[in-house]
Amino acid sequence: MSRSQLSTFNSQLRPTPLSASFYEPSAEFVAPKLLGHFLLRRAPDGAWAGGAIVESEAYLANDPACHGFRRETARNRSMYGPPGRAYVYFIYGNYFCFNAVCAGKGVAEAVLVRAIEPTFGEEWMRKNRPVTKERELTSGPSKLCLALHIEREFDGADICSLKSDLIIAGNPDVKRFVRARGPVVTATRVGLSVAEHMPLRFYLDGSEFVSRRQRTFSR
DNA sequence: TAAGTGATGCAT
DNA sequence: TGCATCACTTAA
Repeated sequence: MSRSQLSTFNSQLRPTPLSASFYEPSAEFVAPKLLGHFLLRRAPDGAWAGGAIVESEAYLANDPACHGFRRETARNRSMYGPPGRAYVYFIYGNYFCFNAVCAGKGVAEAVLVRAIEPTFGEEWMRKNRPVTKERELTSGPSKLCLALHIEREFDGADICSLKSDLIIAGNPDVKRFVRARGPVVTATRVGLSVAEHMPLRFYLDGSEFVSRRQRTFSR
C-alpha cells in the first residue's frame, strides 16, 4: 500500500485494540511481540494518527534499570497497576516517554516504545513536530511523544479501550510487516548505567525509523 | 559532543 | 536540604 493509499485508508480506520491479556505476560515477552502493531493517537479531528512500532525495550520488576525496581511512588504508580495501561513519564526536564504496562497488578513491568513508522495522520504529526526529514519525525521515544502529542495526561490511560485517545491496535498484517522489515534484532538497552548488559531491546533492522543501530564496539 | 531542563532519590 | 543523576533531543 502506498503512502497516499494509507492516508485514505486512515479516514476509515477501525482499529482493534490489543486486549489487556496481551500485556499480562512479562514485559520481556511482550516487547518483541509489540513490533509491527500500531501505536495510535486520536487527533482533534477524530482521525487516528501514528503507526507501526519498530523498536521497543522491556523493563522488568527485578531489573535495576526499571523505574519500579525500588518501590511504588507517585511517578511510577501506573507501572504497578493492571496491564494494558500507559505509563508516561517526564524526563530530562523537557520530554515524555511512553510505555505499555505489562504483568499483573502490583508487578512493575513495562515496555518502552522507542520508535514507530509514521503510517497514519502524518500531516497532524508534522504539525506537532515540524521536521524536514521524515525519518526525524518518530525515530526516538520522546520524538514520537512530541509527534503524537503524548503528555502527562495519558499516564494511566487504558490503551485497550476505544474510549481512549491513545491505544495500541493490532496490525492485521503484522507477520508480513515484520518479515518485510526484519530481521528482529535483540540488543542491549539505550542510555543506561545499570543493568546495561541485559538483552531487552528489540528492533526491526529493516526500518529506517529505528532510533539508533546497535553499537558494535564501544571504548 | 555538550548543554539544557526539572523531577527524583539518596546522602547529608 | 543539597546534589548527582536521569529509559533524551538539539544544535554544533
